[in-house]
Amino acid sequence: MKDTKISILEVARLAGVSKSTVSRVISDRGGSVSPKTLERVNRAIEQLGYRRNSIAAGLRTRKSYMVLVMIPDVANPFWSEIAKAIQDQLELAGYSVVLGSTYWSEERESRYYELARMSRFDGVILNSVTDNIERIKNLGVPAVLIGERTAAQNIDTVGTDTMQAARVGLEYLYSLGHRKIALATSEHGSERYLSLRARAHRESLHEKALPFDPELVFSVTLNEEGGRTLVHEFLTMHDWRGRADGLLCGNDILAITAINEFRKFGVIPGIDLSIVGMDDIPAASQTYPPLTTVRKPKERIGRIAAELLLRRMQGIFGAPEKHLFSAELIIRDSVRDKRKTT
Amino acid sequence: MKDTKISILEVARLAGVSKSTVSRVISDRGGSVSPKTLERVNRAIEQLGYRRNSIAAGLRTRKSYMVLVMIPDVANPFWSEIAKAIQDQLELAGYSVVLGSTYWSEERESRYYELARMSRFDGVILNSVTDNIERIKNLGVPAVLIGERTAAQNIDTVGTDTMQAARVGLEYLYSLGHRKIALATSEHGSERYLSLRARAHRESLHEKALPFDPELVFSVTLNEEGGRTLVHEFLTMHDWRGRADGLLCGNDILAITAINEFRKFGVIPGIDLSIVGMDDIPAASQTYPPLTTVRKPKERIGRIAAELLLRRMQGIFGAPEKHLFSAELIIRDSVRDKRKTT
DNA sequence: CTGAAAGCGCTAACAA
DNA sequence: TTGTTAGCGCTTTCAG
Repeated sequence: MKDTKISILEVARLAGVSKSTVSRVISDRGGSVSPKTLERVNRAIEQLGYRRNSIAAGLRTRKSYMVLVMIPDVANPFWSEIAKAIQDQLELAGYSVVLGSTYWSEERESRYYELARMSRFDGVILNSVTDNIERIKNLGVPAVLIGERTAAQNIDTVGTDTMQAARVGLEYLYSLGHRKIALATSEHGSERYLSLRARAHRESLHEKALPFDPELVFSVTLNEEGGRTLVHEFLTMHDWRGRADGLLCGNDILAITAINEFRKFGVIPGIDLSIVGMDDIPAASQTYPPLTTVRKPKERIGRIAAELLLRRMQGIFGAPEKHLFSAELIIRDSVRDKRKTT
Repeated sequence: MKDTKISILEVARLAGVSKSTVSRVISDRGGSVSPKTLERVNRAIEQLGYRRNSIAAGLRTRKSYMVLVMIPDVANPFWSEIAKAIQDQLELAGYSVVLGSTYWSEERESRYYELARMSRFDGVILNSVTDNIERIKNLGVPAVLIGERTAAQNIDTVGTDTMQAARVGLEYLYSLGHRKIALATSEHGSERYLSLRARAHRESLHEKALPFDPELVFSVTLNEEGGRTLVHEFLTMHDWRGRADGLLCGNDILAITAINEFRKFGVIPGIDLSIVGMDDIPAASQTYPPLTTVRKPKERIGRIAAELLLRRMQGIFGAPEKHLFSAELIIRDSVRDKRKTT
């Protein structure tokens, strides 16, 4: 019962029918076959231990029933939850999903773009740090972008309203009396993307007629390493205690790492410095103190992205869709109420 | 410059050469082509925006340069770190790796097994909860198993010595004076696998001539939900304070969740109950108190698995290899020294 | 160095 | 209901 290349030809021969007939029985698209032949063919298949080579089939049908989800970091629950939602939805429709994790590396992104371009996948859902719209269009298969790219005019996108999300956090800090609010966000991504959080920050300060201190904007990668860098830079900043009272982090990984890291240096989060995260991953409620953050609807983002892709893969085209969800403040304990006298 | 199916035929025509010649230039396997023709072909490719369809190529060459890594949970750093190490190694050799996360679901596993069986991948590295060796052998491509499966006689495996790992934790608890040690481990996986931790537990008790309390063995899924279930069951156990003084968890996710969960119910980890984890994921050092755990060499496991697969994919066969690494105790603060009088 | 022809394993018309 | 005949897009002998 070794797997020496048995193709439908062998099966056909053994069953005494033609290749087409075998094809009809193995491809579920219901070609009519008499019960008798069906029986014979199935027996032959069994006997030979035949396996359908769907890659060859795909060459004709141009379908692989496989979609690629390319995200920056599977280890970050924010992304893995989205991926899970996508997977749940797509599997329901008979697709298999595989993940490509780029770890914020452009080189890896290119690799996955290449992979996707080779028509191996029926569709792709991605978030790439390089804002290369051309590349996405060049994939040759339906693609849905996760996130918010103002540059991506002609591409389906689903994500969170970053400006709104940032403002929610900022407003909250302000409302509790913070006036010197720092921002930590990604150096990756398009300038446009970066500027969404940065812009919200600046606008927010402007509205409140607060001064803008450029040194209070930290540019770091949105992972643990970035969090450590952030804390290091923050604490080596001259007179930071006099200069900052709040910190909005670009994502929860950053915020959580920062909380733990600050504490190591004797800075008490939520007392000495208020911290607000973004995403609301499970670990956010387990920090000490628990992290106040801005929740993004991860499950929903994933589900909608999957549904959208599904429609595109079914050939339903039309104007590019833009789904932008708003984020919700989750109040926990990492922000101090500065209006109260201690 | 639309992507209307341009194949080598179009390119060949435009360049005024044959398909074969085009094939020679696009497949890097150095078929000799004169500089002049090369130039012409390349120009044609450029002009037409031609993209090589490697899926079609793979149909002939039987190579896809793509490998599947199938693991139970990408969101668990233990697995994502292994996956990352695999990816790093394999990409160096020109392969692309995609991830399949089964979330401990047998149905999903089947799905990925199917996918892999269709000869889309040149190889697969996996850890499956269903201990189906036949299935792995039936993949038709080289496969490396992550973990330890005594049943997997004929399959390459690389993993940690689970018995040894469990014993390290157990011994440590014992050495600090614990005598009523509970165990929380997976209900998934083969009986054999499950029993590795359980067996270590039992043997350990036996050696020490300690009584074995079957109610002190908790069977839960190795994720956060399992952690919550564990704590619930633990605390509803009759007279738990009199019955247990230590708890060894099957992985860190379980242990970390348990730490946080116990605290919610007023049980102080490291004081009221000692907890030891397994894996040593980054979050383990960030809990309160920091988790004492048994470190598994994740990067090494991934790297070795990748190297092994690589050799197999290069056609270097031979006796199945078994790599079993030992684990190392990482002492932090979740275990109380019961020998000291408080 | 280059081209013609024959597939890789399957599916899709079109006849029969 | 079934078989025949062409391909899908590429690689691979084998001649030239």
